[in-house]
Amino acid sequence: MKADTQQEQDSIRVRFAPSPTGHLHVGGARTALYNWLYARKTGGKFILRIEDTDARRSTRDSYEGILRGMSWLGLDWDEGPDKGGDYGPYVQSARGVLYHADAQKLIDEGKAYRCFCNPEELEAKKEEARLNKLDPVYDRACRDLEPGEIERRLAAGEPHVIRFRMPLEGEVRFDDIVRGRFTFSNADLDDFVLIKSDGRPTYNFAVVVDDTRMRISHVIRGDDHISNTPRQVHIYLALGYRLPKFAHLPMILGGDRTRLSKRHGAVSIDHYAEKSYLPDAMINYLALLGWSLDGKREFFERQALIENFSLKRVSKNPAVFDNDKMEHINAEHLKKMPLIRKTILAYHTLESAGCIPADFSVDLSKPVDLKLIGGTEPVEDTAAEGEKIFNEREFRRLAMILNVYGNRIKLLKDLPSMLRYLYKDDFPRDEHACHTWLKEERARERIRLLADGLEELKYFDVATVEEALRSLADRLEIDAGELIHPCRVALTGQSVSPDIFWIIVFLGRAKSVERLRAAAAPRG
RNA sequence: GGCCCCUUAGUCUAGUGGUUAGGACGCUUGGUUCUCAGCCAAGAAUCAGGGGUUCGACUCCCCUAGGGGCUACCA
Repeated sequence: MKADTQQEQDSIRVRFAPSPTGHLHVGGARTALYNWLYARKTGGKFILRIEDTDARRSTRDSYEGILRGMSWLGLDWDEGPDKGGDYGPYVQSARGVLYHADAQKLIDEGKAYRCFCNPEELEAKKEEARLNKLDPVYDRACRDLEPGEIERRLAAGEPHVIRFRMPLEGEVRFDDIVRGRFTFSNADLDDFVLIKSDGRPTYNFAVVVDDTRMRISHVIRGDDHISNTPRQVHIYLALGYRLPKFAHLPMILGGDRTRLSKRHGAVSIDHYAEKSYLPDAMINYLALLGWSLDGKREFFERQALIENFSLKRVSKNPAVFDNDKMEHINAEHLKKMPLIRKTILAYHTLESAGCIPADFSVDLSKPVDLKLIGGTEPVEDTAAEGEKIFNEREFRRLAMILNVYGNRIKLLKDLPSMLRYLYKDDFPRDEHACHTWLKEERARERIRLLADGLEELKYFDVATVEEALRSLADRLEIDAGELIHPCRVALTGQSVSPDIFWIIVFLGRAKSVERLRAAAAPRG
């Protein structure tokens, strides 16, 4: 109860035990994360176990999807179905003998019994009970069958389940790290099923057998399992097994405060991966859903999360998943990401969208030279005819572009459409913006003058370009904005962009002049 | 219906008997500026309700209400 001894520290073993009946969703990921954080923090082991006792709903796709999701989040496990370990197998469908051995033990000791009632009858009875406003619980019809009758029906091959013989009186209690002590009255518990008629264990039974055999020290799971825990405690006790420590996590809800589900839209981790959220940001946000360090600090790198996580600071209240906050955390992580790393990620994104020119291929298997990105010196005119573009130079150009774009980038996925005009001529154009800024002949005339001015510049760096544009505006006796806005539309097709002088330099002299002239061409 | 859990702004939370109830997202306003984003500054907004206990309750107890979970041969 007090501080764990060193020996106990060493034997901390936690697990994430999803059932492969769907994608890894936000709630499951959060549960996995807390288990993982606890293991990594304490130096314990994190085990992945697949609970596929529901043969009908379990699929291979789900199994793979869950592993993929975990890997994307960077939640690595020490033992699991694909890795093995000393306490396998790690898939429940392969552990049948273990469940049967313990079930038989309970039957032998009179703590469980075979029940031959068929599901239809039971359902009918329950329905009737409901109509009479009685508790729709199993009526324990088979609790005290004569041994002879059991033998006979068994021999006849009658399908049956094995049920737990719940004590009629008394109570169970257990402690929860986040909730404190629970006491449940046995009278409120029924003779629940341990082994189904298809021979597979039910969740409540399998989880006890497995957590015990896998030496799980802390059961960290969603609080939708609180009501199941007294049943499980009964099984632990009946089998003479030692109780693990429990920590029940608050649920994650949707905007309508009901349990998060597909109805609420984006609940699959895959969705966030596809949308190019950063795994570290996802983990950071998920950690905040039900846990806080001091209510002030919210940005955590992965390692900081591990160092600061504590089950004792897990909240009791359910939390509503807030996409705005998720996006904000993602933006924070993007903001703090080293430029080189961001550039590499951006490169991949642009490449798969077909934006990057074919001859741009930085060898990312080798460390990238920091000097490539350092400094703010101007990028030379890269569009010179027939000039070979060196990889490193393009890489640096991309890095500088990202640097200038700064916080405007919310998701890497937005990059291709955002930056297309820098790589291709068929970039999207905002009709309304073109109309607003390039409709008047007078405006186009100014743009032509700007093009002329740029063409004559001796140097083509940001300062020189800016100076040229501003002095032209002075000569024309107009605000610089009168030049800048139409120029922006002409070069990027949009009415918003980062610093226009940088854009001009990134595009290069030839391309800039070409686009300005095209946009300013006199109209019939 | 029964059992169990939860309740601080729209959302995530800090808070453990005495605080101007703190932070964050979002929102509003102003500043910076070539637009946008950002950044800076300011602002609106909260202890579900009712009883107790106490000199004093957001903090402790009870009730009510609301929400959630379990009540499966789902997990």
